[in-house]
Amino acid sequence: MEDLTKAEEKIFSAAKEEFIEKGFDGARMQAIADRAGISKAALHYYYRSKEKLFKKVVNFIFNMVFNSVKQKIEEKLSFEEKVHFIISMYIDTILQHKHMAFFLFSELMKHPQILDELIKKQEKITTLSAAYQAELEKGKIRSIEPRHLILNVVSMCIYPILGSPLIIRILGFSKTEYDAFLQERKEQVFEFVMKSLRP
Amino acid sequence: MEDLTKAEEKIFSAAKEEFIEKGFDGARMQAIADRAGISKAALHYYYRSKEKLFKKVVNFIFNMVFNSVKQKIEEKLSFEEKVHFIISMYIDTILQHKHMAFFLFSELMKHPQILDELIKKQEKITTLSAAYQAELEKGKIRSIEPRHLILNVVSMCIYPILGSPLIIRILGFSKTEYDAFLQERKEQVFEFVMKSLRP
DNA sequence: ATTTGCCTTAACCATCCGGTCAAACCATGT
DNA sequence: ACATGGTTTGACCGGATGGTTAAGGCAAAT
Repeated sequence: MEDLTKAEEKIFSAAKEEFIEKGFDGARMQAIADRAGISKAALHYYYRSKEKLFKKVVNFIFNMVFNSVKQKIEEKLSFEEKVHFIISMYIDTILQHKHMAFFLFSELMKHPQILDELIKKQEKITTLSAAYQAELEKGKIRSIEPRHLILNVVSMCIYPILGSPLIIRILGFSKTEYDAFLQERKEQVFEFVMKSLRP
Repeated sequence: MEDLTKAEEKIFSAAKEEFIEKGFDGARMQAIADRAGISKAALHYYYRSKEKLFKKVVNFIFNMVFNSVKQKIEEKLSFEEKVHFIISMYIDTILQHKHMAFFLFSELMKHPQILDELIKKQEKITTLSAAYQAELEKGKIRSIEPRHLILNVVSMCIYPILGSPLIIRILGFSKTEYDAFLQERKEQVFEFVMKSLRP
């Protein structure tokens, strides 16, 4: 992101809050202006329309979330360590940006075209599936279709966090209990995956 | 649901479509009236307000989805068969009611209070975790915290479907490819779970 | 034929919302 | 002191939106 003046900064952060809380349809330009402590006219002076402001916010949040997730996985790590690293990182990152992650998921579902503009490449899979291949040939793990493996891991990390408000109510957790439960999951999911991959 | 006149039926089904496509904020009463082929005033005559109509729709869809998911698991099935049954049923049901499931997820996230009115009980867990206990004592599977097991299974079934528009784009599937992939998952997830549960 | 009660509609209302504009504000350079 | 140009604002606009109302239509009951 280019450098922003203080006014632009305040507006942008106000817009992030409003859009994350209310979504595109629910967000109000006046509410964004109020949060930023300026007039609605000034808001339009900086960001000409709701759509443009929204797209900038989505773009920013998308990059923020995906950059934190896409940290380099060090080459020297073993396959097992890589799996463990990916799981921990996914859970920590998504937990940290919970609201943003849900906002992204929700809005991108409604307007999937936005994704097309944002997605360039995604090498994460190859980096893991290469390590998987090597491990497989050493006979240390069983054979499995890599895309299913990836989707299994990602699902077990993301869904319990994305759907937490629902899951909490359905399984009868308290919020603090569920936070602890999600921390446990870092080890639990790792164990679940590695146990499944035994030859 | 009580019996509805033909007019009410048409209106209700029009409302379902509109709300599912646009969500509460995006839905328009006029659009619902148009779909149903009546005037906006007639619409308000039957369902007094947008909120009331919305809640009835949510309630209906919630029951429809959860009732199909909550089919009885026959007692005589073995633990393995039960796991397989749950996975297949989850994937089939959610796949069948894809749009409704996403609508529910999305709207319930924004207004979790609605859930409180809808949730009475949820015995699904006990029915499976009892079978799990028995199997564990026979030494046929390893020990695992049942809530993690359940959440793992549910996540691997739900997330790949809920997030399909995103996943398709990120993993570079076509829609038909992805449909086949999701069918494969019924066996893949089952195998993944059972392999993990080996002692 | 008239009443009764359900249904439908066109017209209308108040409010809200995104966006515009002309005027004012203010710091800087001359 | 004055002009310049970026910044800020209150007032306003057009259109959309949820909701209301008064009047009428229509079919069955009287």
